[in-house]
Amino acid sequence: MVHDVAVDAGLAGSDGRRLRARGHRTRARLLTAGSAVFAEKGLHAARVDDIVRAAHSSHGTFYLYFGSKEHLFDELIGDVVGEIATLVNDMPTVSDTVRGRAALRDWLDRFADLYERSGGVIRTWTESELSGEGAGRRGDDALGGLVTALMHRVRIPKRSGLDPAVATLALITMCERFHYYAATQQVRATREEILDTLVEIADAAIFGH
Amino acid sequence: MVHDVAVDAGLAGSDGRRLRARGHRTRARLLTAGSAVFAEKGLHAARVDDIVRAAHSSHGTFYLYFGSKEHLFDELIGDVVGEIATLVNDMPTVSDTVRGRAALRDWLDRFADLYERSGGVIRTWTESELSGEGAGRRGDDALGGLVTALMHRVRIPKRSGLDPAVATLALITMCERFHYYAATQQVRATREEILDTLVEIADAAIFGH
Amino acid sequence: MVHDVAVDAGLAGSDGRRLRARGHRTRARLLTAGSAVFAEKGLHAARVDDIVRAAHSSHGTFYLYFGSKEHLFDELIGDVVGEIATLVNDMPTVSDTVRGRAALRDWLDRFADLYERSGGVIRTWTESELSGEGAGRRGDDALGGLVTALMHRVRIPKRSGLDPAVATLALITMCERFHYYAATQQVRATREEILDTLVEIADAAIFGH
Amino acid sequence: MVHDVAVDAGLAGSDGRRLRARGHRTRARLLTAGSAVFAEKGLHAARVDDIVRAAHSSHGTFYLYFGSKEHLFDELIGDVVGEIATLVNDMPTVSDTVRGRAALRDWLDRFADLYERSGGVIRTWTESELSGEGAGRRGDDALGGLVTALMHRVRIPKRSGLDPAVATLALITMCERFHYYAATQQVRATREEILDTLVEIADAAIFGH
DNA sequence: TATGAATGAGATTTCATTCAT
DNA sequence: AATGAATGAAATCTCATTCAT
Repeated sequence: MVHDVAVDAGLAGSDGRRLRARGHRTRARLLTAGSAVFAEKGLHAARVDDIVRAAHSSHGTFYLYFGSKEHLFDELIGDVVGEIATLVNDMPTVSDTVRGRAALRDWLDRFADLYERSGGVIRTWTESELSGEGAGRRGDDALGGLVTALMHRVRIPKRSGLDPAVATLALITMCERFHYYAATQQVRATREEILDTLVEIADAAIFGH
Repeated sequence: MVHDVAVDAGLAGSDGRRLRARGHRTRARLLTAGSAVFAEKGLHAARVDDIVRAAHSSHGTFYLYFGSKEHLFDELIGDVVGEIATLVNDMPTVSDTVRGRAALRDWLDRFADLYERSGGVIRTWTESELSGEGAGRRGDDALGGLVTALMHRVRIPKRSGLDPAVATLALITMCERFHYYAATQQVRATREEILDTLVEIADAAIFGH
Repeated sequence: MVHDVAVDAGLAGSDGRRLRARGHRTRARLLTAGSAVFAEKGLHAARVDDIVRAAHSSHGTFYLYFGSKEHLFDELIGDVVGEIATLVNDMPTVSDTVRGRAALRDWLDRFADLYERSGGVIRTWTESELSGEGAGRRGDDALGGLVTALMHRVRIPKRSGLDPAVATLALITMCERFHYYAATQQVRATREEILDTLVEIADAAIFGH
Repeated sequence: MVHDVAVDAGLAGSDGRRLRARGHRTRARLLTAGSAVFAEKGLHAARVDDIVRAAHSSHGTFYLYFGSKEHLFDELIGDVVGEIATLVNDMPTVSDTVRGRAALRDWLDRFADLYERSGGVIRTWTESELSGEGAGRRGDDALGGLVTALMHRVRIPKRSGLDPAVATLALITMCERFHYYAATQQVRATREEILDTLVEIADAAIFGH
């Protein structure tokens, strides 16, 4: 009796049917290809044709797994949102100690990892928020959650005129955009340089060093 | 040759002049409408039809004044780039004094003005950089110029591991994104709160207060 | 001042804008072509391409006036439904006299006219009822109205087991199908022969002559 | 040569026979499913996917038994045509007696049975005649045969202007459409009511009662 | 014998741009 | 100077049929 491990993997096609091993591979190939094409061209300029060519597949097959370009994109976003949620969950309490700074640096390192892996999708997503359609909404929620979580973990000293929420957003924002410019080659900096700068600035901004 | 003022609009004269004035008004209306539509939908999702409807004009008229959708966009970008250039030119030397801080705050205020007026175009432009098409290039140049100018004017104290260019970029970036989130209503903050926070953080980051 | 009579004709394109004379002509051409193509091939087999070719137009133009093939079809149905309603309204009271028979014959003549003009659409519509989608519903209403109106106007003598509603439907049905077979050339009969037979049968069935 | 019963299903043997039996069952399931789907959606709108899903089978299996969607349909039609032929053969000579009326009623009862069983296919077939494709032709032949057979068996009294062929067609037509409206629920009537009405009308029309 | 995966031809639909008035 | 109409290239999407297991 053959034991086909792939039969019960759980993922489904666009019409909800179960997939076998080969189907899962094709589906994954399309997701990977979509990620790359979106990163390169953005949501609107990306053509289904680009994606299927990159995945060595066909139009018919694409619509076997995804109802539309936007559906595939939604799924990519969903994955990233999940990863961000995990990251937020793992955010350390940043205190004004050597250990606190080290924890912050480690966390920023993981943020950098995430950005390296999924930066393309994140940038496309940021872009797509402009048109204010479906996908964008989940983005805002994820961002809101990030800010809230950070606010609770980073103890910003009460100083005149510095609203904790606003200051936190400023820091995250700097962090995200920073990686953005690095990823799009608009600024040349090594991972080490980026982390050093971010920790230093955050440290100075928060604790006034 | 009959001088038909209604057809031969290029000639001077009181009637001809009125028509030329009408042309300018139409053109301006299209630019304004384009700015609004691009801000709302982004470069790709914006339809020529949206623009002409917003301008209470027509397709035919649109192509009377602009060679293409991108041409209109380019012109909008051009204006913004000019304004940014002026702003950079007026960047004060930021020193660690009360007067220095006040100058920085004034300058950030003008930046906020610009963003309020042209934020839509700036955001669209940022987006369009992704697809790496014509328009985006001018954007990079403007950004590069901004960074360079700032670097020469902000005296960042030499401290371990803090590359002046990188740190400056981080600050500008924070500044831009900050206004971005405010403009897209993702964070609610008054102009005063934003300025206070930015000055405070920049001050702390640069001078370690 | 030019008096452009066509400007205010009232009909609109698919996005609701007013049309000028030329637009109306194109729209009408598409409707006529659609009517012919549907009659020949049926709703599903008819291609938008067939319609625009028959109308000497283009795909783009088609979608300028109709949101989809089904929208155009709906409009055709709407017209026919209107004509049927008028016909039903004009149905004479059929009594067992020479005058009553003559009135019935006249009315059946008008029915024949309508079928000659719009038989293609009616047949396609009958077909499309199978799939039970949007358009079909209006059809049932029109049919129901026809039956009701006739029932009130044809005085079927109360005889054992002859439900007036059922008998009326049987007669209409015969009438419609009859023209159907004549129109699709499955039976060769002149207009006169058809009318004679229908009047005779109806007469016999209703009054027992 | 190895005799592998599981693969070489064409050979006889207990195992091979079981497999053959399975094949027949699958084929029958597809025919039943096809009949249901065609009845619901019509020939063009019916998807192979709908049929195989209804039959709890697969695309691959479908094409194992039928060369195309149309082939399956043809086979369904063929069965119905056979049944109609039998029915026509059994058509009694209708005379103006109690016995003649009873025979007509019995025959109409069998027609009703047939329509109940195969009405879906008959309606789809009627529809498909519109597009004038292969399958439709057989339909016309069957209809023609039906009319001819009836004409020879029903003695329509010669009265002025009533062509026997035309009158017969009118009656059959009424009969078919009648069941059609009943089957598609457009008119609510019991089997008894339908038969009573049809016999009564036919009787009146033919013999002038 | 059975199946899910894959395909591609062909259908629909969109929209920047040109045309005729 | 202005406009609505028209266009067609290019995009999205569907589905009957074939393929590989």
